[in-house]
Amino acid sequence: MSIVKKILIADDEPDILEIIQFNLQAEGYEVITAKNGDEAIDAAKKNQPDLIILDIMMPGKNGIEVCNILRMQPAFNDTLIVFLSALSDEQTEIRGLETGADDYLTKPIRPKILVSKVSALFRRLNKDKDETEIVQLGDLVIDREKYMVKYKGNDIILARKEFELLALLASKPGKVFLRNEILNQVWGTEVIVGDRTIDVHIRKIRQKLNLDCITTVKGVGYKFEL
Amino acid sequence: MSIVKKILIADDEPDILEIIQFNLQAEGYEVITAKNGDEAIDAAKKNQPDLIILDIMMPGKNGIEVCNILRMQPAFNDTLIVFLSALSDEQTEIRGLETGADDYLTKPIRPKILVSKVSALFRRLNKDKDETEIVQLGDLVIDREKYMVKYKGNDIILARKEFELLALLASKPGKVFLRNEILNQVWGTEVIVGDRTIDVHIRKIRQKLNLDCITTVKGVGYKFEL
DNA sequence: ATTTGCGTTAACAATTTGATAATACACGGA
DNA sequence: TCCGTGTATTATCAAATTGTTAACGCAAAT
Repeated sequence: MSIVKKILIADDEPDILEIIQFNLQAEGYEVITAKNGDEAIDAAKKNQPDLIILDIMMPGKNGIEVCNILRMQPAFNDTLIVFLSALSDEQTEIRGLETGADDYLTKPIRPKILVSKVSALFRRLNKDKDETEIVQLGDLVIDREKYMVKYKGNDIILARKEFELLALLASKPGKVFLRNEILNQVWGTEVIVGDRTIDVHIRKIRQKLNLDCITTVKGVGYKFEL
Repeated sequence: MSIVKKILIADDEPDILEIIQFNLQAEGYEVITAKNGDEAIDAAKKNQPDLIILDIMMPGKNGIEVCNILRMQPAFNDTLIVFLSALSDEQTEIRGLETGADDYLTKPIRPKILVSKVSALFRRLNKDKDETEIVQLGDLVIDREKYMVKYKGNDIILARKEFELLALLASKPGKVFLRNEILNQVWGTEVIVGDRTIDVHIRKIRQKLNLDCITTVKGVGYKFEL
């Protein structure tokens, strides 16, 4: 999931669409809109949004149908889906939740509530992702699962040792890692390598990142700082 | 997280407590109750529930305070917290969500809504992949049921292992699958095959798809990316 | 009985990575 | 300033890892 969250809104009322779009964009989200269920499905497949807000009552496919269709595809397993409806009808709400929605909003829209709910949902999603070990530090993203480093949106290819070394240092920004600590964590206790080896890898990281984020502490070790 | 989910309910009104307890137990959840904020904290630490339902208005510590206290502890990072309140006051709701709650329920309690929301929350929390049949990723369609892959509308015939390997990689686009993961998922733990086997299958997939979508991460594994 | 295709492995080529040595540089203290 | 200590840089080579091709055994289909 990128840093800027993508949100798809599907509603047949242009006013509603605009209100929601305005409020979410004001919070820094990227917003895509759709005017009916079929458009929503197309847009979802095309854009892979992080969150989809579906009006239940729409011409053509209604929100619940759209949700069912999307939830059948693994690509949308991790996509948040929220329903939106004028009905405060209990039955509909239940049907929505059982379909696999993550939340439910009733009209009239109260923008602050909407924004709060959206950020609460993302907060939870981010916690799930934390287990998969993603570190984000300013413009730098270190993703252990994807084994990738991004700086200002650009992918940076690091070799294994380089990646592990960077990941270690970045795991506790500011902490000075002694050379011994680094050897144990990255190389293990079995292997024995010379001191210069660390320097060389540090250098390669600095070079590839082209970013002054690893500080040498002479006679002690290295630390990561933005 | 165990299979039977533990839910802690904290409310100072015994009636409410009982209604909720009854309905959740009927759904197969294990329910613990607390009569005030302090009891809730004790019970939470002791039982490590999967979900905590907190009444906001309680004698002693109120629900928001309890939430704050728990959220400060890493042990409760993954615990779902839902607020419960008679207030349909917008401000309170926002405060609750910003505190780190995952949802918000208003009294009067409607048991079916409650149960639905709870299961919706757990559904999201469970990363259990309900492997569905059809995946669409850009121009690539993977149909598990038909054991078929389509690229830009053209059918591509993959052998079983090839298909399963591709399906695995595509199930989490971007994730790097270690060679061991691949062996376990595609070949199982029983069979033992050589290292080159994976390479060869990867190569065949690349060849048949004629699409640069599988990236080698040297010393680590492979990942799928469009 | 023969053909066909799959899964596997062996053998070798190609590539990438990691470690080291040699050398240059920076900095503080005598 | 000159020296000693510790780090940076570069080039080089060995080792690890993967890519590629061909061949073999086997089972299902013909």
